[in-house]
Amino acid sequence: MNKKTIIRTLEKIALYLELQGENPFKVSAFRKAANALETDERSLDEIDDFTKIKGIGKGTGAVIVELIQTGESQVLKELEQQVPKGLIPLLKIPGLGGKKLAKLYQELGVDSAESLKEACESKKVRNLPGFGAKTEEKILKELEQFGVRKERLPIWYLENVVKELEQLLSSIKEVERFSVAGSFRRVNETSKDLDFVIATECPEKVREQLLSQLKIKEIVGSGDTKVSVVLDLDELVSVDFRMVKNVEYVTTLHHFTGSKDHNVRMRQLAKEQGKKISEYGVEQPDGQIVAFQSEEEFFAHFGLPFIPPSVRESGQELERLDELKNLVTLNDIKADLHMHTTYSDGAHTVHEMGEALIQRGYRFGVITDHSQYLKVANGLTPERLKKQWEEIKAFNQAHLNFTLFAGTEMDILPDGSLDYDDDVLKELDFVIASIHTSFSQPQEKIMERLFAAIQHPYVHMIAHPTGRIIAEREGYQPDVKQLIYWAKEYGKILELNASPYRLDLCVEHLKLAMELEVPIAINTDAHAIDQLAYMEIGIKYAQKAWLKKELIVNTWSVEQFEEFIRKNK
DNA sequence: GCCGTTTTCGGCCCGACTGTTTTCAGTCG
Repeated sequence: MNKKTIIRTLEKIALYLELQGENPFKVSAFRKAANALETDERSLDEIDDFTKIKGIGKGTGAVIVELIQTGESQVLKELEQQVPKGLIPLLKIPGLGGKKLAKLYQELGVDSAESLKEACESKKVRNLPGFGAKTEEKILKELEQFGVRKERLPIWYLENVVKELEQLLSSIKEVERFSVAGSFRRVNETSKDLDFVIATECPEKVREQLLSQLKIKEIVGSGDTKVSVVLDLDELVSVDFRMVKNVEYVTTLHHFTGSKDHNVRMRQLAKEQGKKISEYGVEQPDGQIVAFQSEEEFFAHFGLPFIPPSVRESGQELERLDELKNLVTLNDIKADLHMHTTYSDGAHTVHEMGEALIQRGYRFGVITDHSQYLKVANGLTPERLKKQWEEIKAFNQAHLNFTLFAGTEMDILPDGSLDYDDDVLKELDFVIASIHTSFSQPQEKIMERLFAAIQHPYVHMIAHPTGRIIAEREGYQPDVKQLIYWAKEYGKILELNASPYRLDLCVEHLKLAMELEVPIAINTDAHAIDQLAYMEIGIKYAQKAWLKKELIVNTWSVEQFEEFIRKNK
């Protein structure tokens, strides 16, 4: 019985209890227990008394112990007998929660999407207390979409939607300020919908503009404070716009940025101080409402430093305040170590990329075009590589306060050999090795290839170690833990590829790398100048793993970096 | 079901919205 299975079982019990219409606090107790177990960094074997973990008590602790000892839970078994499985997916239908589904099941025998549809079509639902004709129609409409619409959209897709919406909001003169909120602002890999918070004194005008200018599939709701729509783009995207007065903006933004658990923790803290947080401000013990100009001020009001959205997750972040100052910010970044030019499949020249790095205020950078094997990307032969070195040299001579290093993103070939000979590699300042082909090899073979690269004296870094594309492909599924141990053993860098398509390594693996103090490079893998801006996403993502600055290679000084690449030759 | 350095009982974050209702329950974020 592994930890994940136990966590899932506790969550399942919560679902079933919800479907029984149980006391919501009891339901959430099981969710909290699951969450507490997940947040605890220890493995199952290392925990001797589960009830010592906050959130796990006698009841949930007993379930956990029973699961470990017998592999089963009597509580869950009984629930499964009382409540049909088919009800669980129905909880996803908006408007249907545990109580209503329990009623539908008990009164009408609804136990699946099909039977729910039947009950609605025969107009039995509208006669139940608490239901009506409108609810019935809404359920029917939702059932059509059921299982069709994508549950969650990836960050790389939403990124562009957000940019467009930001442009639109900037153009509306009644909008005083605005920000995206929700899980997108927290840099989650995928989000269910987008949330925007808008400060305005004329919500009706803003609403009018939004409704007239957006490409809308459906208006879900449209009130004074909230416009809720489904946009008809390449995908169907749900977006909520919350309109508030300027004085309420900061607390509303904080509220809708979440996460839910973070908000709960903040409100508990406020309560301990005799205050009350709501979307509209912070109520003081004397009843006065305090507003804020910025989130920094808001946190300071509770004696807290600014907590970046990216780490507002479990609420645990409030126990890690000392570590906040170790989190990387854009100001700490002095370099980008992975990018492409027109030599391979990039859009801009060596010179243009170099200039763009200087524009961003960096101190150094590495040009890393593809190697010869990758023909589709116009990979460089040793001869073309040498020609590129001349350009890099010329660039450096013209820019004395900036250093461009000559690198490569060299393919690790399917047979485990490397794409350049040692006599080419030793001439390069910085060698990235990565896999772009034969993803479907067995893990053993993949690991052989990665090992060949990571133990090679001229290789400095492994790029996008798993090859995943978020919500598109899984990548080649290496044993990442093993890879991290190798990086430690051979003193190599692992990449956090900052492209929103990749974000590779993922948070979980970054945490492990940090424990072992493996250096991480946050790189954009830019194929054009504007993609150098992926650094912002990479940084926020690194924060989610609580990566310390010192371990992040591109916060190092150029001297530190030079020492590292020399050492590895 | 969980929790407690005022508490072993009575709270559990808070407010808006919706659709159902004549004052509110359920759902949602």
